This record gives sequence, C-alpha cells and structure tokens, in this order.
Amino acid sequence: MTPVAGRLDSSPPAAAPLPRAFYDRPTLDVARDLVGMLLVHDTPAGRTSGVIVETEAYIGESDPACHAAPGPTPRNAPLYGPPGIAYVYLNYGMHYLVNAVTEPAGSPAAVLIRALSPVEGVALMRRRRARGTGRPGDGLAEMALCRGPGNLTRALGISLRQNGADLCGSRLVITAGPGAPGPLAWGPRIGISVGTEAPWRCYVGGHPAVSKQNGGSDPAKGKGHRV
DNA sequence: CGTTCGATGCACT
DNA sequence: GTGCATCGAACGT
Repeated sequence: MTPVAGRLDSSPPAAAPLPRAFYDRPTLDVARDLVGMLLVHDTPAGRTSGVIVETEAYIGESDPACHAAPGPTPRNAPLYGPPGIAYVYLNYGMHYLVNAVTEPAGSPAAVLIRALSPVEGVALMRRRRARGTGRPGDGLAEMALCRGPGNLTRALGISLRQNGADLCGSRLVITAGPGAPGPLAWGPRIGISVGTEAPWRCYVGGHPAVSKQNGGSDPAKGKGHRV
C-alpha cells in the first residue's frame, strides 16, 4: 500500500472546506444550505464531526435577537468582519455557541449551528460530554451527543479559543456533507424573547438530533413550514 | 405528560 | 445590577 504523500498521521484525508463565497450570500440562503453540510473539528485529541441538521439565522442590527442589535461592541466584532469566520461566545455562563459569519464584511449577520448528527469521533464526543458534569457520558444516545447548540460545542471541543477561527481554514471547518437526511422545515427561532416572529430556524423535520419541535406543547412532528 | 428553576460568567447599561 | 441565541433535574397534573 502506497502511503499518501504528505500525511503524517493516521486520520483520513479531510474534504476541502466550503469556499468563502458560500458564506458571502444572504444569511437565510446560507442557513438553508448549511443543513446537510459537515462540521469538522480537528484537535490533538482527535477528529469529531457531524452533519448539520438545525440552524438559525441572525441578520443585522435591525434583528433584535442578533448580537449586532446594539451596534458594534468588542464581543460582536466578528459579526462585522469577513464571511466564513466562526463567531463563538459564552452563553448563560456555561455554554459556548458557534456561528458561521455570513454576508460581506460590514453587514453583521451569522448562522447559529444548533444540532448535528454525529459522524466521526463518537467516543471522543462521549468523553467530552461526560467531562466535568459528574455524570457518565456513556449513557448518552449517539443522537443526543450534539443535540442543542451548547451540547454540540462541548462534544466537538469548541470554546472561546475558536472564536474568530477561519471556517475555510484547516482546524474548524465546514465541508460538503451527505445532504439533509430528511425534509427541511422553517419555524421560529428558539430561546429568544424578541424577534420571535421571524421564521428563521431551519431544521430537518423529525430528525432525532434536532433539539426541539415547533409549537412546544404540540406533540405533532414537523410543524414548521415544509420547503 | 407538562412547567419551573438553578447553575454559572460576563457583556452591557 | 440585569439579562441572556442553554441544559437537565425536579417538580406539578
């Protein structure tokens, strides 16, 4: 067997990241097209990755739920920068949330990654999920590992260190994936108190890794508008 | 089933 | 000091 030139480790070759032009588009288009793509994080501990199955768009200073709503601040600076950059921040004092910055520099907008269907590094994800919680991560179903924006960053080892990382680079990247594993649906964004009218959450209807269904108390599945 | 609530850190007023 | 783009345990029905 001929070794692959230039590869010194045993990990499989990574697919090429999506080009920056992918992110340099209207945010709702990017939010839709990111579903089915693969989010990959390479670290010294190993590679973890998953298919994106849930996203939310946050668009501009006029969107009251967007972190750019108060105008430029030190924290939201990445939103004002070039597209294709990771915007990571700490929420509720304990969860890191990761976004992909969209649209040209100067127009602050991003897509929040809310859930993944795990692909690579499931054992490492379990170890990371268990760490610090005092509870065993072993009992977690595979589809629960990256369900929810705070859970997926923990499973992939994403923290403030990745804030500003280039998603078109080599460590934290988004590559072409297998495509959405089910029908897309749109609905209101979750966990916000303003801007709830906009149906800017895009997800795979009924997918087990998707954090919540629309309607809360409504047990029916896939309540969002099908695309 | 359903809803409430505590944990926990920091950006912003 | 206030309010989070959350999570999961603990409660109520």
